[in-house]
Amino acid sequence: MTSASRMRPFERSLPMQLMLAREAVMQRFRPHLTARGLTDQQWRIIRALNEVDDLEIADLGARCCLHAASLSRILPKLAADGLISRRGSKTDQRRVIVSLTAKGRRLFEALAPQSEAIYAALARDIGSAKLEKVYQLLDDIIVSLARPARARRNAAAHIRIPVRKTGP
Amino acid sequence: MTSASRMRPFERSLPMQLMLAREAVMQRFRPHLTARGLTDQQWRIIRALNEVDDLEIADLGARCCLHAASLSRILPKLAADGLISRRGSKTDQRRVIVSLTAKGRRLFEALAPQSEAIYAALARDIGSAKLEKVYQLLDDIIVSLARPARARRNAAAHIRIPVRKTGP
DNA sequence: GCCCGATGATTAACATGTTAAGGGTTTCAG
DNA sequence: CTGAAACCCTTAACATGTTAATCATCGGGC
Repeated sequence: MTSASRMRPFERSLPMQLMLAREAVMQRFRPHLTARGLTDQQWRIIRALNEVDDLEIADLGARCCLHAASLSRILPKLAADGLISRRGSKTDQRRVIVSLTAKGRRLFEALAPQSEAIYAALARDIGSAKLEKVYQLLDDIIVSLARPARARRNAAAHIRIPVRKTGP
Repeated sequence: MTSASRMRPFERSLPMQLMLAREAVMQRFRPHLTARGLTDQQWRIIRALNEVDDLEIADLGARCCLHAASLSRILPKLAADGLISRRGSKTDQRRVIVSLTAKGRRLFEALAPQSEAIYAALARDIGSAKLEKVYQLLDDIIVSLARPARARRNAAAHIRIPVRKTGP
């Protein structure tokens, strides 16, 4: 039996641990992003767009885990910086399609090697075996909690947790 | 091995996984907090204060992982709601000491059982073995990344990540 | 005692998270 | 065809995260 069965001392709360772990990871990446004037979210958007030609807002939000409301504020800024371009869909005027500009792709190309280097150092510090275990466990948690057995009331309201969408 | 040299598929990025896992967990707790008009952070503050008689701002921030700047906005609201009380230290006029009021303790007592029940259901859905593994791995990651290999002097702190800036 | 750097907290400015409401399109039943 | 519903995105309002600047206080050296 571990301390988990006693009164949890609050510092060991799962959300807090996940937050601290994420912060510990992001502290490795953030300096290089801020040096380029990018926030975490902006970098997620750029990474997501770099993998494809273009994306609708909803798909982009699903891929980089950002609300459409947040994207509505972030994308105009990225467009003003010339990193992305926005255009309307020809078949459905409601939809907005965004894509990286040449400048945006150059920014990605400039940052990607650093990002990979940081990730490599991080994998070295953590250990690849542990790292792989973490990935599996987190995946497992996300799936386990997204579908709590047979409790499927109309909780499908807002945030959807994209579990491995259409494999590319 | 895997494709460490290529850009990772991005959906499996560690920060994103940690974020999704945390969101999946918080979605279990959040409805009960919002029903009481509390945010995640406000609940963390109440939980932290409930474990002690009182705390200085800095210590409170360390315990519930909130910046002093954030606390400076949240604490006045909680005080206005009558959940906490604030007073100055007699020995050091710079310090502010906060504590739960009776109303604040009652709110904690009202929410704690629900919180424990949700956690129990969550532990059941995840499985206690996996849950314990996650705790250990996250602890490990936090420690591993906080001290990148060759630890810089000072290791007095136990598991806290006290510093976030790299220096100007 | 006095200056001055260090410290604890607050404030401001900007960026995002979250929810609700709004506006323009599309879709579909009738 | 038409009007209501559904849909996609945007905007607004509020709360927090983050950084830098500010203010008041404390501490020590002189």
